[in-house]
Amino acid sequence: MRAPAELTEAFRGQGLKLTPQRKLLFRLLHGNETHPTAESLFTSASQQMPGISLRTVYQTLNDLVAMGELAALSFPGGPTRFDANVVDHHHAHCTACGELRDVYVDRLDGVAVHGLEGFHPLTASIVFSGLCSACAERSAEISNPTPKEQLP
Amino acid sequence: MRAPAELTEAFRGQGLKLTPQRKLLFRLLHGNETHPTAESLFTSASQQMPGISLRTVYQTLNDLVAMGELAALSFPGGPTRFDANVVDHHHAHCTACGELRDVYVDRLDGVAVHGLEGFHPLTASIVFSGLCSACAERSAEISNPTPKEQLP
DNA sequence: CTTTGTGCAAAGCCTTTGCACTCGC
DNA sequence: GCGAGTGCAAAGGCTTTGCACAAAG
Repeated sequence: MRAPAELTEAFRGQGLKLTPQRKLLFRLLHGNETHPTAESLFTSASQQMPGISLRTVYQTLNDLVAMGELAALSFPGGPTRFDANVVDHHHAHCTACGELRDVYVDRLDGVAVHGLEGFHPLTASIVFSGLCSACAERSAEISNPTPKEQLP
Repeated sequence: MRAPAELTEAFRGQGLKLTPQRKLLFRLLHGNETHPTAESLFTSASQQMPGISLRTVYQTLNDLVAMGELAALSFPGGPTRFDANVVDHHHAHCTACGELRDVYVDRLDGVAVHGLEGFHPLTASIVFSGLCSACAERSAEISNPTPKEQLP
């Protein structure tokens, strides 16, 4: 996502209006790597601007997605996550706590696929699913409890 | 997903019961490559077994997902798609009509990533987003109409 | 006979929408 | 002033859940 000042231009160019609510959301999203949900952005925004409505948050997010400034990511059983980083990158999703982090591909030498015949791909995205370090530790503890927790 | 007969065993092993409704769903899913939704499976099932309830469909699908016999895929703004193919493969998703097809990686060498430090990946999945052949043709027609459709 | 599955309907979560008022342009 | 944006609340898809009865093991 571009900086708030540039987005102002882009919005005006589309005939969209620039309101304090939208400017606030631009600021909350710019450089945000937490992959927030609409709800969590609403909570943050409400602290700085009590009275802002969830509708405004959804509408602004959808406008940004339509303009290609923001990416929407979806996982089974959870709300849509928004990603202000639209440069080429991928994700690692913790299936236990939902944490979502960015993964970058530095080098990719040779990939051969089949099944794409006739399809016109625009983007390719890789999602690693597994456990983040915190959740992996917690699950190791459950399967291998420390000695004093073990049964005799 | 394994064949209906094997699933019967697997279900019994987990203390789950084998009902005609579940057997029907096993048959509808086995070898199904259309990536159906819960709703579309409910529709198919209803034709062969009028009175089957949507609840039963959801419960059976969730049981299969929990047993690793079925995969759940999710895309922004649409219902969960189920995939009876759990061998290692990937997907191409048409953003216009929602078609989802399987893609297989035949060869992959020399991939280097960063951002995965400390993460414990279990699976990696690639999703190609773009237009299927039908939607690509339709969109080409709109931007480059055939001569007789052009304005003078 | 106990435990799980089923059908129905109601509730839940996430997201969108209708209406009237406000405000950027 | 016009049209888009906003707040509120209500409705909309998709999915889950409480209840009572039926059926599998």
